Amino acid sequence: MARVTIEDVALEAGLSVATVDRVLNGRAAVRPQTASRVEKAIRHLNYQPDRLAARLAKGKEYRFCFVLPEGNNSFMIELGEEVRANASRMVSERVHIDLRLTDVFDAATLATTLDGIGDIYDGVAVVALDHPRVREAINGLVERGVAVVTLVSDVPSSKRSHYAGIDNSSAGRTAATLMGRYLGNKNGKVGLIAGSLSLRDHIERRFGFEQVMLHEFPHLTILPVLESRDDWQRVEKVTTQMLAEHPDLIGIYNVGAGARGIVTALENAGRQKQITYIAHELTDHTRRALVDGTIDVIINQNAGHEVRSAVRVLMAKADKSPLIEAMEHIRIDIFVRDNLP
Amino acid sequence: MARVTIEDVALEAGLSVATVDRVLNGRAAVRPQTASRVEKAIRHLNYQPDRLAARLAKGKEYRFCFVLPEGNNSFMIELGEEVRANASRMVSERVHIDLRLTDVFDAATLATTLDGIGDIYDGVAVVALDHPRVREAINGLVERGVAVVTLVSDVPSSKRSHYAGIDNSSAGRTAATLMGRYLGNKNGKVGLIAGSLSLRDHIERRFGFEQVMLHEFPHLTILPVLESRDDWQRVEKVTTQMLAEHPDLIGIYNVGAGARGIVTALENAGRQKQITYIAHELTDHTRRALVDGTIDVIINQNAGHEVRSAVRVLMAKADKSPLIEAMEHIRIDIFVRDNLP
DNA sequence: ATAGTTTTGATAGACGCCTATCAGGAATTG
DNA sequence: CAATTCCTGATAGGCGTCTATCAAAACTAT
Repeated sequence: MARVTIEDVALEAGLSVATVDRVLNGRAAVRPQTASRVEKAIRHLNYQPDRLAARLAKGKEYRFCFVLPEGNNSFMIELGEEVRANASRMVSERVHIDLRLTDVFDAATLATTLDGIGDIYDGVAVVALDHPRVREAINGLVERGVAVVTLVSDVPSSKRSHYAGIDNSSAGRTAATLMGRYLGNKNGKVGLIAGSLSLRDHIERRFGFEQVMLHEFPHLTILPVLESRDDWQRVEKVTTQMLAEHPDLIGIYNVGAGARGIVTALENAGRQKQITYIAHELTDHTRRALVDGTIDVIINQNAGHEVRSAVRVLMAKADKSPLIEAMEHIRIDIFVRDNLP
Repeated sequence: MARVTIEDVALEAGLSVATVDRVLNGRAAVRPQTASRVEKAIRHLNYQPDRLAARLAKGKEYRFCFVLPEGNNSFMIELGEEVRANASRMVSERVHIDLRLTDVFDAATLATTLDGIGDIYDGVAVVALDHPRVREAINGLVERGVAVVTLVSDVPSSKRSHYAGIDNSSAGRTAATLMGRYLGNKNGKVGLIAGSLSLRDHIERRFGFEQVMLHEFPHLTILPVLESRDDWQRVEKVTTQMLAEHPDLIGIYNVGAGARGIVTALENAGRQKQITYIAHELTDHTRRALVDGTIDVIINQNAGHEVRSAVRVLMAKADKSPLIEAMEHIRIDIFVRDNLP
């Protein structure tokens, strides 16, 4: 039951430790038949290299950089905090994480930031705008051997090695199903508010939402999408206006941030109980509104999971080790008043 | 930027490595003032012991045992598979995990199993029946210095050091909220089916469900709870009977396992579309029924998370290191057709 | 001040693997 | 068959920490 070491393997194979090591780390030429003897011994003894010892010996340090949007969006702030928390926790694991804030909504700025991230990093995680310029910057990093993970919002056409985030189209569909079921057989209008129609995650959510609404709940009318730039003051303004224009509004789906603007608008109009309101991201504000009953459902992505997953993936990519796909799937959380964490 | 080692700390404090080590590991008497000099240096340099090196040096092996229910309950089978998967993955981290199946529903058998788990283990995770006999067995283990984590179903009155599972009362409340909202202003009866009224998780779910139903949706009538012993054939029988007796049944909440029995009963009666059916645990069966529309909502606990969390907690307890509480919270998942993983 | 006790220093060896070097043996080439 | 080239063995030293031991220094008590 004691640990199987590289020495045991060497003994079993009738070879030297050096040779076993050469096979394991592809260090130098080894004859195929010798290699297979080693592999056989490994299988036979079920040898698994001690990762602790390996990493200690290699003394490898990982350097990663997280590029997040600047600004006061609650979710992004939380994401940043998770990055920092992870950074300090990972120091004892030889992982160094830097955090850079930039204007993610501006393709040129973001691209420049990415280009400027020299060769000091083994990996980069970025909340990315889906734009040709950004795509090229990502590809540039990948070609220089830097592992890239997109976070929260993807750039599927790029060469990024992984996307750590939810399936936003499914998130939109989920919102639609809940909206339709909550509204039952009521008739009326449903309003859609998005941060920006050039952010991929918002587009996808809207698409998924409309798809399900049209197919499954055709008796509900979807109003044209309002753009909010994820700014809650603006959200409040457009919502107030929408409420005034549509007395038969019975549902609101907020695709982006700025949920508190809708809360205020609804409360000012005194219609928070009549309108089913579904929002994204669990923050202090949305949480309170959910408990109060103004928000009915929150669709959430767990920032902590996303960051930790991104780090795991970056580490795996950095030393070319395989990763357990299933573990890196970010789930779409649904919160009602009763299952809040 | 290079790693801060114990040597740097010694240098900074003007002491020897041996003394720093003594402070760090409480190995021998050190004068308070000397200790504080070390601590100051540690803070100053932000020294964090290299966990890899530490564990390598200690060469500590962890031995844990998971005690799960035998039988063919899909969820429990999945739990077992997760344990096995984790076991093989953790070998390279010096963690050995054994899996024992036993009749968890029988207090005496379970207690005997727990008593019999000698002192070979550093920790035990158990799906526990809340029964005095079991509680004593758990306390016995704890007193012998074995860390105990309850899994899925808790024994709060015992001395277990942690519960890795969802808050079942909240789960019941969640089911009720969704049931009430899905049914809207419809009137009718709601049926409740539980596996056993002596399993704590089922009792709590039922309690939470009824509480919310009575308060928030008083227009709905809750039928007396039916007991199913988590056996799907029995579930089918009682469901069929319930359907026959109550033509105005509009909702079913299945607190326990055996979801497929309800599916069959509903399909046989051709009432799957009229009745809102909420079930627990995402399995192949419930998944299919959710996609088909027979099940409307699945409340789930992630078996993989629970197992991994239990292992982390057991490790932390074994070497008395602190654990990040927030990370060990098991969330209550809500799945509708659109956010299935 | 002396003996005794308590704190500290110095250092070696281990944990399992990685890296590097050198020498000897095996296979290949002309 | 000799001269190369290619494979393999043996071994040293290191990664950062832990454990243990012995000697030296600093205190206490007498």
